[in-house]
Amino acid sequence: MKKDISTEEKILTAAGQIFKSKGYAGARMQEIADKAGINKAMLHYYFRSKKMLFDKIFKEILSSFHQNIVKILNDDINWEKKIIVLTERFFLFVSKNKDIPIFIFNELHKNPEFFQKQLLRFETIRNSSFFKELKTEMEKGNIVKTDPLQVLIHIFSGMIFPVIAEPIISSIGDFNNDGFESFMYQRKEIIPKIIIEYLKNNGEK
Amino acid sequence: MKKDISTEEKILTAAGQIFKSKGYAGARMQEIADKAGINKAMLHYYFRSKKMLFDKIFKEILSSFHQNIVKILNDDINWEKKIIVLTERFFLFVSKNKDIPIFIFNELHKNPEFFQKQLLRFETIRNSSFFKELKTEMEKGNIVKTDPLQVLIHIFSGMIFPVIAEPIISSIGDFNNDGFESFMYQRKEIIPKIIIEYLKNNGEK
DNA sequence: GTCTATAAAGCGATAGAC
DNA sequence: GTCTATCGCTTTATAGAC
Repeated sequence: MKKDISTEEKILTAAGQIFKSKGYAGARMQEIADKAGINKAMLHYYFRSKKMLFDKIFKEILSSFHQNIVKILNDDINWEKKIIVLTERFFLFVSKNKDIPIFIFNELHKNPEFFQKQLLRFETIRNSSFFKELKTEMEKGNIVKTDPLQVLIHIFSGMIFPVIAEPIISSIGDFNNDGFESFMYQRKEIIPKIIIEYLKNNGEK
Repeated sequence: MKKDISTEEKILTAAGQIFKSKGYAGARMQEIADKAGINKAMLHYYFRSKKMLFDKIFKEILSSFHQNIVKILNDDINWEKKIIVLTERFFLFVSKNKDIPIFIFNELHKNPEFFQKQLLRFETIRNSSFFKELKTEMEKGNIVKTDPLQVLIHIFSGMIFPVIAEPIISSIGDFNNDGFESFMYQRKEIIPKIIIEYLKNNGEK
């Protein structure tokens, strides 16, 4: 139990920033040390190697990302409200963590074996109350029959993708910073509306 | 005009594969040379430096990506059919080029200045017949009033995001390769349906 | 144009003093 | 725990023979 910000914490904070902006391959131990206000030797003293330092950070980020999702999916509210809340949470998350999604997906893409090591229990998502409730409603014929995972990915993609593609979207839209912000704010309203409207439309099936 | 596959082409092909799978920072000139079946010195003879080789490839990939989009957006078919065709094309594109989206977005994220150098004319997207037709329909009150760019991003995100997030989606869904393929095939049908349904719903506004 | 050999710099990691 | 100095390997890039 240390009172001040410990060296270990300073390293983790600095390394997190560098890894997120440069990726594993592009990050430099020297740069992390500089940002943490210490020297390279300390990085190895605390974490042995670049790889082990990265693994620790990546695991933390992925795990907290995962836990956030599971928590919301199990909230005790009905599916319709949950879609709205889920979108809202993702909006807040990506607004504050613009570089986390691309970081996670990129590192997983370039280093698939990272994934197995994380031992994330993704069946917790499949078994969430959100998935169960959607399935029940589908069986009752109250909403369109579809894979609940498709619904979840509609929300994910709708809110996460734009942050990944921000440079291109801002170019197409000729946005400044505020322009993109308001673009995202609009999406936060549109996405749940579209999905709920689709699910409720029973005229076709 | 050379008849056989020139050394330059062999280098570009090999470098494209390596850069797409490892990224700029993670790619090694030695690995590119090996894959091209030549030695490192030739890489520098033809392209001077790693950076210049990368720039050439990145520019080509981004430009062809851009041109494909513009072409479809200006196809002479009505907006509704165009949404379906656009989704279909993206489906085919990402099926064959799973690593291109993450590559583009990641490199743009880590090196924003690349973007300015490309001098891509994105107003060609804003000025496409697709955007114009959507605006006309909105003014006529035939479809819901929204930013046409939002509509385009619905399609982009709906079809491109899942490929970027494949490892996570496959984990959640407990998919093997075929499982993910069929997940994408479903999306190809769902996405345009959802969007068109939403746009046609005039009951609310 | 293509190769081998090597320079030159970068970088992760360690030794050892304090 | 923290520092400086340095090792040893990797990697980009070049020189020069053919």
